Amino acid sequence: MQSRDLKANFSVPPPSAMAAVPDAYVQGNIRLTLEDPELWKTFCEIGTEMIITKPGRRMFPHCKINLSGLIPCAKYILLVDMVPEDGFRYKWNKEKWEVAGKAEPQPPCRTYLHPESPAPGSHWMKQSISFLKLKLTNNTLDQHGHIILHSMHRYHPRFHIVQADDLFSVRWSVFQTFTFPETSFTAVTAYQNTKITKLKIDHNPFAKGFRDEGTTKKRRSNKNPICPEKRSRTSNISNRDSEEDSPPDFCRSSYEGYDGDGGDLPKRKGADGAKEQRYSPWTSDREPTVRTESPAGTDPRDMYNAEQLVPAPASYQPYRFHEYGKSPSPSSSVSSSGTGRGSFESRVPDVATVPDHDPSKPRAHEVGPSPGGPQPHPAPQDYSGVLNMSVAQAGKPGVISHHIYGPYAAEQPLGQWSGPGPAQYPPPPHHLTADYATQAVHHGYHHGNVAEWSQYPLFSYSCW
DNA sequence: TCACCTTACACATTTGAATGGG
DNA sequence: ACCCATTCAAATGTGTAAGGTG
Repeated sequence: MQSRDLKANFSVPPPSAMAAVPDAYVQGNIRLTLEDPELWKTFCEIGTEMIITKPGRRMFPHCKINLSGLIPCAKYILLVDMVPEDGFRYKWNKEKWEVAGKAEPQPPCRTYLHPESPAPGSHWMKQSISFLKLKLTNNTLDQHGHIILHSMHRYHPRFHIVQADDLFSVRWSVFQTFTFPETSFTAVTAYQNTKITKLKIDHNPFAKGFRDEGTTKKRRSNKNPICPEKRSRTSNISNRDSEEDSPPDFCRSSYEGYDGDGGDLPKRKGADGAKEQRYSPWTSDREPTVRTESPAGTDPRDMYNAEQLVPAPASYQPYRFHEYGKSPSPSSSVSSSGTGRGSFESRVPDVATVPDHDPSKPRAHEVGPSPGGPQPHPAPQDYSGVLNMSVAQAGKPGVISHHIYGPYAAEQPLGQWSGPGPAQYPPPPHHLTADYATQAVHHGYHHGNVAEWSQYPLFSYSCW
């Protein structure tokens, strides 16, 4: 459905995109699918939460994808970054997420570079690609290259495929961006929804020790003789949840409150909101669709909702902005969602390329609270033209050893990321920085509300 | 008082070096 | 000398609980 529409769009990229993308073949044939979509959806239905810690925490589920349609002999670089779902901060209140105000200024935007980058298309296509090592942190001064996020804020990962011969001679003019609705999550320093905790324990091997069947009971009973407060918050709640909330309604129960306080939220709709608010702010509209079936069709892995061709970064930024801007409130989005697609379709015009996307399936970020994203976004940082990358396992055998992430954050005030790293990251002549600098401007140009997204470019730091 | 964050902890998996056999 | 499989300890990844912070 929507995928088709998007595809149509894909074939007719914006002028800017067209101009910047000489190779149509690459643009239109790359296909990226998410692995283990069912697991992601399971979490998504409840409201995925990702722990962020100072030293950095892995994601679970972690991002794992499959690629196809690449030119076997051409080299590509794979990147992942996290983009805000919207411009709000949330709080967990009475078993549901509620908006707690405007989002905090965005932390330094970092992009995770897959350690095997660059590699031939054949390499990327022969097996699934895991971003297991990607870590999230709430430490804005982090010097390990982890992706910095704000707690109690919503994000979703964005995958970028860049055709480049090597890390130092990147041809930034050709790359595509993909996102999956089911991968959106709330960054937290401690789990709020006990259902999520349970899911994590049940599925993450490292948390095996907390499973009921295992030593968990023993351990818990010993350690926690009686902790009414906390216990109630976890065990009790979890029990109650499992008992009271029927699986199919996870989203609703969890986010009912959202609309409730929407009053002070910009662009919140009343009637619609009321009705919609029953759904999760970010999962609401997709709830009926994504939750149980794959948007793209029978194959859940085809759920990638947006394949974007961003030869000119400008194209996708605007798209994003547009995307959110059109669905300012969960209510509105939901309402439309009756179908949930109102917001989605609205952004289509700005999408350079979005093949195989099912329009009928609303996306997490395009619906819910996120919508407001752009406008209400609080004083965004200036990331224009900045790119920061972290190379996982740098130095390992068989792994690119380029240390391209920079310890800039520590030295640089958040709002001063106006350019490539200092001496240590001499920015060789490449198009990236320039493109992004332009991009921001561009967005502003084509989209009145660019403010927020235009300042949240793909790369936050120029590493080379 | 409250919401959120940090830290130490115990338990689990993963990793990689060391070892031994073929 | 090489390859492979096994073992084992260290490193790393988990959620929990308790305390700290504003």
